[in-house]
Amino acid sequence: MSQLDEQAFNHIAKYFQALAEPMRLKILNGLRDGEKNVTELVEISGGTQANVSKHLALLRDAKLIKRDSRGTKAYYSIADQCIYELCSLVCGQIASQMSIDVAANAAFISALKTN
Amino acid sequence: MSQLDEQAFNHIAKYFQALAEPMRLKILNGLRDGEKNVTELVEISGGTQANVSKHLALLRDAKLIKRDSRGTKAYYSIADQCIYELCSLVCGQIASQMSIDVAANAAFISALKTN
DNA sequence: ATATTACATGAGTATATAGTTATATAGAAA
DNA sequence: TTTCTATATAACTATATACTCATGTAATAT
Repeated sequence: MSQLDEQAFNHIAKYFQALAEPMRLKILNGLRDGEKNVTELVEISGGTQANVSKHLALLRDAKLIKRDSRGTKAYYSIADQCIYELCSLVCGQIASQMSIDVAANAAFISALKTN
Repeated sequence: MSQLDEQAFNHIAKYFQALAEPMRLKILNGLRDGEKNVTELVEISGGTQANVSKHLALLRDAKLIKRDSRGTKAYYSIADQCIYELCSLVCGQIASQMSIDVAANAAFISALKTN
């Protein structure tokens, strides 16, 4: 396994790691319909301000979101639209795995799908 | 945020978590061309037998791979082909983000792409 | 029966990270 | 300037998890 491959695997793992947290998925889902400031994301996610700020910093570091500071507020938005395609794939997979009533999840899952 | 949504986010996060580890990505990459037993995966990944076994158990728990025990050997194979599609998406994204020479990674990245 | 091969797993350690609390900083308003 | 609002961050705690080492278990071979 070459050094280059090692680095590539590390990068890919770090990318998935950013998506591997329910609170961060909530935040990303909250950004689906456009930019939002931190206070709005705190309300949407139900987390504390400090915790949401930290997750936003992590997501920004992973280049999944971008920050636009206007006045005293910080507006975050999706930097990488393929996030939703990833989630859509995973949702489809999970839905087909789970033996629960898929129809019950239809609204949510279709909301997570980009196309 | 409904209880159903909470569960869904947890599921999706857990799925990504399974992919968020370089050693597991190596193992999954090693399974790209078909089933392999543990010893083979140990060689391919460069990990210890104990550690590879544990990662295999985790991947199986996440339903990404399946196990077929034949004689004294355990053959693992991909249970969820969409893994590679996920990796392909992430690879493309990372490649376009990184300011490194993409051509240098071409072989690896194309190897990770399903189509 | 004993040994060997292949794999799984428990115990223990080290590290990473999610969350909380308190505080810092920066812009806007009074 | 002082105050208020919005956000970021440091310090800390708790938990999860990656890894190693040792051992357990099961199938095969001698």
